[in-house]
Amino acid sequence: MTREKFSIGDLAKATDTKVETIRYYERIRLLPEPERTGGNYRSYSAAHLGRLSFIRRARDLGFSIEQVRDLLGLSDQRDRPCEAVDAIAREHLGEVERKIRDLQALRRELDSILSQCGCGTIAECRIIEALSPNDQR
Amino acid sequence: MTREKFSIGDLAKATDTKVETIRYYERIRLLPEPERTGGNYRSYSAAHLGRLSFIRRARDLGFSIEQVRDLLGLSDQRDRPCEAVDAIAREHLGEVERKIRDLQALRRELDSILSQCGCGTIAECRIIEALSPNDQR
DNA sequence: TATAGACCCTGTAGCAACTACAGGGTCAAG
DNA sequence: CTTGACCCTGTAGTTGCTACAGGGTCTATA
Repeated sequence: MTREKFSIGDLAKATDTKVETIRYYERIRLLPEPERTGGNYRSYSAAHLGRLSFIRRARDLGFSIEQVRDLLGLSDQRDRPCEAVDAIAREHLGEVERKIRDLQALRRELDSILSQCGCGTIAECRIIEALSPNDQR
Repeated sequence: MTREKFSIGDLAKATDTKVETIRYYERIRLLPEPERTGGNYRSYSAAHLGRLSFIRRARDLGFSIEQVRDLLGLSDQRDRPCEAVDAIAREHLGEVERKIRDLQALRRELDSILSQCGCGTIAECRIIEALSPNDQR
């Protein structure tokens, strides 16, 4: 039903993506090349819009470009089992959990360093001290 | 007491840093140029080692190169008040806390998407569905 | 009809913070 | 005297965009 055509600016607005980013996705073959108008403007179909929306959602969820590429490839093979999809999502979840743990450890360290700052001179600053190689009390 | 000289490889080992990274720090003027031996090898002092250790600890704590540059600049002015140091650390802590919150939100979303996977075919995969633009039930 | 302004095009370079070569030189041990 | 470990410079690659420069196209209005 939707045989509408969209300019690159239309797609950008609809998916909250910069025009340059859309061209970048085309260059790295994540988004297929659209047709061109007489004036050499890109002319996108509703399918392109759908694919770009998919890409942006996956990116917002933190999937890497290569993961998105895999997910897109899989989403086209509708009769295959979806274990591969599950695996990619689980792998990504694992990465996210690892990052959260790392950042929480970091926060604890920064908290403890900051809590010791008596705000005197730099010579007696516990933050600088905490970063310095040798204990120089 | 320590008038020892170190090769770039010694520094790399002592601070768990790649040799290329040390040269990179020199190129961006984070680490001062060392003297050279007759054979044009870099020859570092204990002060260099201390400075590199400082850089690596700050980097491990997630400070950006520019923040490290600022911290290094401040750590040399030992008689000035350490409020500026405190501010950099607090700013960084804020960034870390924001990242933790973002990642936790992400984890919740991924969790909920993954929990819905019945592992049938891709056509009925809830993960792909969650990424797709239009509800296609 | 001229022209202003919004949009589009290609191509290249920049960002952070390294990392990985290629193509050489130096140095100590055997 | 040769092998191998180390060092040198310089450049290009990584990820995922973003920002130009220097042009072309299209539409609306004066």
